[in-house]
Amino acid sequence: MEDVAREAGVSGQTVSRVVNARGYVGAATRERVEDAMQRLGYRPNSAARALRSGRFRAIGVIMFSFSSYGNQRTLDAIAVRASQMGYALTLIPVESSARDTVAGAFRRLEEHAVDGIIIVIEAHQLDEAEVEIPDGLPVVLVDSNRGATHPFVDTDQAQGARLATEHLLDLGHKTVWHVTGPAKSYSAERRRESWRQTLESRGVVAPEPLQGDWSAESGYRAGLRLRDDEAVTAVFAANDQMAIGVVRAFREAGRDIPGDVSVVGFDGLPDAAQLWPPLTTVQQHPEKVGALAVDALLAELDGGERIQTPLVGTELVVRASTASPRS
Amino acid sequence: MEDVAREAGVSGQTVSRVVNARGYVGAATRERVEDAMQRLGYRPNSAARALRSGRFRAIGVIMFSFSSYGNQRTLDAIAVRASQMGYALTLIPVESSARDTVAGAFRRLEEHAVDGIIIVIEAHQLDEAEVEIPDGLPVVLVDSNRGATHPFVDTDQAQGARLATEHLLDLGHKTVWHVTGPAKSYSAERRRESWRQTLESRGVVAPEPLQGDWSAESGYRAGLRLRDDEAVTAVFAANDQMAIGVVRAFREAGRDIPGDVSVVGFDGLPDAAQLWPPLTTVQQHPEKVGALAVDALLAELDGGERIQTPLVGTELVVRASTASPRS
DNA sequence: GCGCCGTGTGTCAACGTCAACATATTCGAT
DNA sequence: ATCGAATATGTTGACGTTGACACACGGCGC
Repeated sequence: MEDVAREAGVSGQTVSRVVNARGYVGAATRERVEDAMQRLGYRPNSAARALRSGRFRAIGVIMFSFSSYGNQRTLDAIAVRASQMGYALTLIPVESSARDTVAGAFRRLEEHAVDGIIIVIEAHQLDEAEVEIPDGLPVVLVDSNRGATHPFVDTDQAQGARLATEHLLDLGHKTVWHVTGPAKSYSAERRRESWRQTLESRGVVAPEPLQGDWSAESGYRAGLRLRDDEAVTAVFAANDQMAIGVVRAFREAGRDIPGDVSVVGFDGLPDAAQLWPPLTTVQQHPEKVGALAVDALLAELDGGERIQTPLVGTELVVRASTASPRS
Repeated sequence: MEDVAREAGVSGQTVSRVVNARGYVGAATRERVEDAMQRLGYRPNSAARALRSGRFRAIGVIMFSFSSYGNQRTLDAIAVRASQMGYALTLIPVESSARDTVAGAFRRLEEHAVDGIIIVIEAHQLDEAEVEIPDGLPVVLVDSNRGATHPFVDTDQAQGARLATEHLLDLGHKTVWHVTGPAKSYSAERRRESWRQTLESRGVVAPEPLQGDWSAESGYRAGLRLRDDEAVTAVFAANDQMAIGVVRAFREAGRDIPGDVSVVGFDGLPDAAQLWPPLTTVQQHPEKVGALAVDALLAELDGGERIQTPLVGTELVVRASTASPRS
């Protein structure tokens, strides 16, 4: 900066004013300074800035390593929005939900240079890790509301599950089986409860849900337990991956999809449309979730006021994996 | 820091020595200082550190937004390794390959606080964007070698494609069709050339490859063009997603996989094993690639010496989507 | 002609840390 | 007893930036 000032024949402070477009600077001076910056390839030093201002213009994201496709998309959206807003994005991976691993992530975070953080970890897993979120640091939660001690952004899981379940009932299926996500997942819980309520509100008895863990393999295992029961004609899997496994199980047993059994997923994986059969699914919008999370965090940072965003909606995408039951 | 020093009755310098475990500090003093740090919840200020040392202990990653699953996994691995090595990870998303978008990413990067960067963008796309990589900043390339002006880390694409092609030939297929990735992808090119060479080295004429773009949908379109040709009994898709689309196309036409046609993918998507049929694929190891990329970058940062890592190997995973042709 | 305001620019200090140097103490070897 | 090395701690200044303040100039109203 000093070099630029010398080159332009002004003081360092004036350079600073030009860079930040703050205060009064004569037009001619501004030009000379800008020229000098160009010539010398000047870039403001962010460390010094941060030191002076106490702001880093960076936000941290904490999420599990090997995360789901949806979370990856959310991360992506967060990165894009942060970048648009002139913020850098620091990623802090958490390798497992073990207590000290998560706590370690927070510790690392405190040393890192961020103004606020977005946590993309299930509430239940956070609770389990017994981490206290450091206060003084603005936090936005994604996919978890954790007692509303912090603003959160979330998908309307219940709406999606209802759409999926109603679709199957409307096709004429007597009831709908459900393959649920991991027990400690808040999202899984809400999808399951919404499925159950939708059935009950139609006066249908909900069968015992099958436990999965989001993985396609767990969907397959659930499918193995369902496929020999002729009464099963409609399955709602709590995510697309498990739906894939369910389809495999039925197909292996010679039961046709959707001829014998209809299957609905949840997520809207981009490849779901190209599966055989193309999968009916509930389309989520992780890109909206990510953008909203950044907006909510920046609102906390700048204004101090807390904005609570509405739940992000979902849509049912009907494809060839669902049909009316053979009568 | 001053508060800690006062609390422990020592100078700031001694606190610094305790924090960095550098120089001589008496055992009793160390303990007192550590106590004080604990009590006051002291965290070193990374901005001041960076300002003083000129090092940020952060690395930047430039990659395309909406990246492939493989790249996401690579990012994940980079994040984990960086975190292990005590480095923060700053993600700079690039929204499209438009010239100024990529250039903008680099500009943003220069203002960001990173010691080096890992570029996870195809060489061809980088070239197209005509970005010059700022010098003075250590760079490691992933999935692209770009004239070896920088260290790079890459998967042995050629080996993988050869494994896939040989597998199909060994099963007795007369020849192997190929659905290739986008024209400007270096990886796609190498997989295609390796496939061609493998066929030719066995004295088999390589059919015209079908153009895809990595998406499942493009695989489906390629499949549509192949499925009516009875001579087609073996297809090697340049990635798993396109393989999914190919399978769909054949299945729709009533041609069985693997009964009538064998299909091999490339990537090793975790769900490939649960597809119907489970997909034979070439397993990549993005986690190794990511870790090696960080190691190579840190080597440049610390030692200044350049390490060139060997190509990361792949393995063929044989599943139910491939079989010998009906004789 | 005087004081005041708006404009343009410079000086100084401080943000938190750590390298370099200075100082003080202890201990063993001569 | 003396010296030097090893150990232990303190003092100072600089990293690059910017907020606070000071200063200088011209124009306007009275």
